[in-house]
Amino acid sequence: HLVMNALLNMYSTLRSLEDVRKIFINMPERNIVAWTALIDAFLQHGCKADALQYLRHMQGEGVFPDIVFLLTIMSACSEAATLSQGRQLHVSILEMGYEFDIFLRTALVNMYGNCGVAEDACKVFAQPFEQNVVLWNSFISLHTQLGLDDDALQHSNRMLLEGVLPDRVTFLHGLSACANKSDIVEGIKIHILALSVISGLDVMLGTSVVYMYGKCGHLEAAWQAFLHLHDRSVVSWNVMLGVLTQHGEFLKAFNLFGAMQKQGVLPDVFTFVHVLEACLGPAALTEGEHLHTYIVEMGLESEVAVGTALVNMYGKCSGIEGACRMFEEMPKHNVVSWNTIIMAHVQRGKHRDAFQLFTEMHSKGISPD
RNA sequence: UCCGUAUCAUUAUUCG
Repeated sequence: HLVMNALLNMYSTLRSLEDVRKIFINMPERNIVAWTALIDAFLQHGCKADALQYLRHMQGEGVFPDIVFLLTIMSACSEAATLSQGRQLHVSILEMGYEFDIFLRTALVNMYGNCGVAEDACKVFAQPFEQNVVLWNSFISLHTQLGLDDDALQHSNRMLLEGVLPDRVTFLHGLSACANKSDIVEGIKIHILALSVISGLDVMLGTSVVYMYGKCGHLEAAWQAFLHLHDRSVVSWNVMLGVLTQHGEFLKAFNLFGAMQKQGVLPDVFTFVHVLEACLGPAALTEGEHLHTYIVEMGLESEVAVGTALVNMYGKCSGIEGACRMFEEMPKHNVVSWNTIIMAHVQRGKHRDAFQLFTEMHSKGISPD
């Protein structure tokens, strides 16, 4: 069993889901660890529906869950449609007497938060059991996700008052709350506190600092923070690019894009969206077309956000025909890409075409927002 | 009783 389970786990990170399933099916006896590994493999690949299917399968075979299994499957319940499953898991937890387990309580807070029932998440959090920084972090992020940035900051302060030491994740949430509400005063406080608590900010934290200063409108501070980063991930570059374009520094954005490539950092979806945003008008058409080829070479042209940014770019640089051609080339659409092409027509006074596109969107089963 | 466990930074559309 041990060997088979270990094998299963290895394959789940290295090989395809098909291989994992084959190994699982060929196992002579499947214990709870094997089931956990199988479901975890599907979750790693983002197949939450399949994971929940296997949960039913397992229940059908009379295998009983344990703590680790419950933790694993709980992350499959992350949207409103899965709330009832999540509640059932909560019942199982209570039945098995696991309600004091802090890992499970953290998972429950996340599950209820992601399913859109913050009230229930708060109830779990408020239980007078053991608390630690991870549980607090989950509770805090529940609020930032809902845009309740003031509450998030208040709760972090309450956590400090209760003597729980913040960690890097606490600071990540704090900085992002400050970024969202453009609170530079609180942001600087958190930046300084992080520097004193954590020896050497890691890439994520450093990047969050850049983001916070940028969102608060402090371009120079963001730039300095970016320059002082010891390591830069692709996200770090993307954040700085976004800050520059948001401040209208399009030339600097292009230069940074060049510097990024010189460093050998591979651009991703976010990178292209930002750089395309820097293509302001007809003068940037050549640059935009160049980016388009690059995007195709990297196989990113099927990403909706990239396609939408391209539609926008062609609209600004070459006119409505180019935008329409790009829109039609896109394999997938969502409400934002439709909005983009509709507004491109409205802004040029082509109201009839805009309305026709609107009804076309409706006929494709996409509801307006 | 050995294998599996919780929180984690950046995107696109609007004289909105």
